Amino acid sequence: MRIESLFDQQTQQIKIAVDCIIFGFNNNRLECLLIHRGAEPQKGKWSLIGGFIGNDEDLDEAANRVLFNLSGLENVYMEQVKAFGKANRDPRGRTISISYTALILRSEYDDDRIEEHGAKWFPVDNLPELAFDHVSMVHSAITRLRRRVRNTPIALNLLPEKFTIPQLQALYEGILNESLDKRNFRRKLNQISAFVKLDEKDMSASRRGAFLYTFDQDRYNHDQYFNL
Amino acid sequence: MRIESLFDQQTQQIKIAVDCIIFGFNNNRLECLLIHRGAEPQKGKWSLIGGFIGNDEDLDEAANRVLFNLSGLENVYMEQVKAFGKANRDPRGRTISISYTALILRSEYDDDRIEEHGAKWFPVDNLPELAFDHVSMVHSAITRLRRRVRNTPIALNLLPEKFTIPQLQALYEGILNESLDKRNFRRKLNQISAFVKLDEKDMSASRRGAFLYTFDQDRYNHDQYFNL
DNA sequence: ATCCATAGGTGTCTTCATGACACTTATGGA
DNA sequence: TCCATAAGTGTCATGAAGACACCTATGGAT
Repeated sequence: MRIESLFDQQTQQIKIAVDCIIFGFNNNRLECLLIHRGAEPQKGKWSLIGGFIGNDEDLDEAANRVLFNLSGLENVYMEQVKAFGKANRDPRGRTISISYTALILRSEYDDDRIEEHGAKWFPVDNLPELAFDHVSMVHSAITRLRRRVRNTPIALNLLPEKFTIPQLQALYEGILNESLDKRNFRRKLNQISAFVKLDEKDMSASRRGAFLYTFDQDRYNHDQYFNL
Repeated sequence: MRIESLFDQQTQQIKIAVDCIIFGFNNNRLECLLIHRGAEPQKGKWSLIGGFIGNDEDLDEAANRVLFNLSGLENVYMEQVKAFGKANRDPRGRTISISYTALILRSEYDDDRIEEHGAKWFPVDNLPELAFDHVSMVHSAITRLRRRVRNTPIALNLLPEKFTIPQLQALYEGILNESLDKRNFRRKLNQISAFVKLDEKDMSASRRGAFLYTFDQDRYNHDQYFNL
């Protein structure tokens, strides 16, 4: 008996969606973008930005399109997290959803457009009630982000091109939800060749000003060492 | 415009499947179970064990069922790896596949039943030509396994209840594809409280015999420290 | 009874990464 | 000129990890 014969195209009635866990950094806190559900089911709760997949669309494409429809942002950094497929996870009908993490730069974000869609930013440690199994989606995304942030430069997607060390440290503290020693943080950072110090200072956060840095992707490609 | 309105149940024509990357340990090598494709497309190539998902079936259930149908094994350790969803990955039609890693104990395996299904074990560093995108599936599964094996006790699913330290070390060497120093390996192992030494020896591999150990899941739950 | 072949088992040293810790410096505004 | 404030700097102690060589227990051969 061939396994394939058990199911054919007619019998399978499962919809496939993507859901995006969109992270941003603001006020020294990691935040997550959610939309308010105006319709049943779960009316009044909040949910992730998501949508169904097109028939001829790659999974990654679908995630980018869904995000673009909401935010107008393109070329956003996205990573697949995992598939959620409990049979009863969505009361409207059988749906399997693939979750994606998106990291976006708040300052490039069109906040008005967000409002139009009924979306809102929430600090990740103070989320409202979420629909369906979206809490587990957010949790697995945060866990993955925390794990990867120590060994890969992904967190830099949450900062502008030029940034200061105190900014970067605050970002890491926000993501990891713990405070870091600034001398140790700088020591590690100096061991990563891809960080290049500029001759420019950011004077917005202190009288003394802090030197700006940038992350050189080429250097990173040559020397993948990254440990913060 | 609501995103949901773009697609309804009628328009989406995507099948969803699971594919299992089944690992076993034999002859001091990590091996992977594959089936020979007797039919087009890709006739003659080898492929992973897979099947479509039932309408009322959890994703994890589907993976277990597919594995059971082939091997007769139940209660196998399985972990989701990721979803593969390129639009053109399967020439027969649009299919999204969720890959699962399964770790099984070769000695409990019914080898005759495997043969009936045209399945065969291959060392992971010497795989035959694989159908579709199954090579990437295998690679991502191996990468994940190598990462997780250092910090979690998953590899123990590949060994019997009672095992010797040399066996465990050979397993790690096989998975990681590098040789380890046995003194360093034992030192680390002794720091993990969940390993308990038995008063029994396995005499099958040497004249002197090697002490048997077992992994105490309760102890591990109390003290999650694991580092090999 | 002795010898031998073989895999099992054991400690030390060096190096390096990490965490803990306190003071000086540059600057703008009062 | 002073002050408030965030930026920036170095050392020490601890512990993990890698490199490294010899003794031991046993079964089988003689």
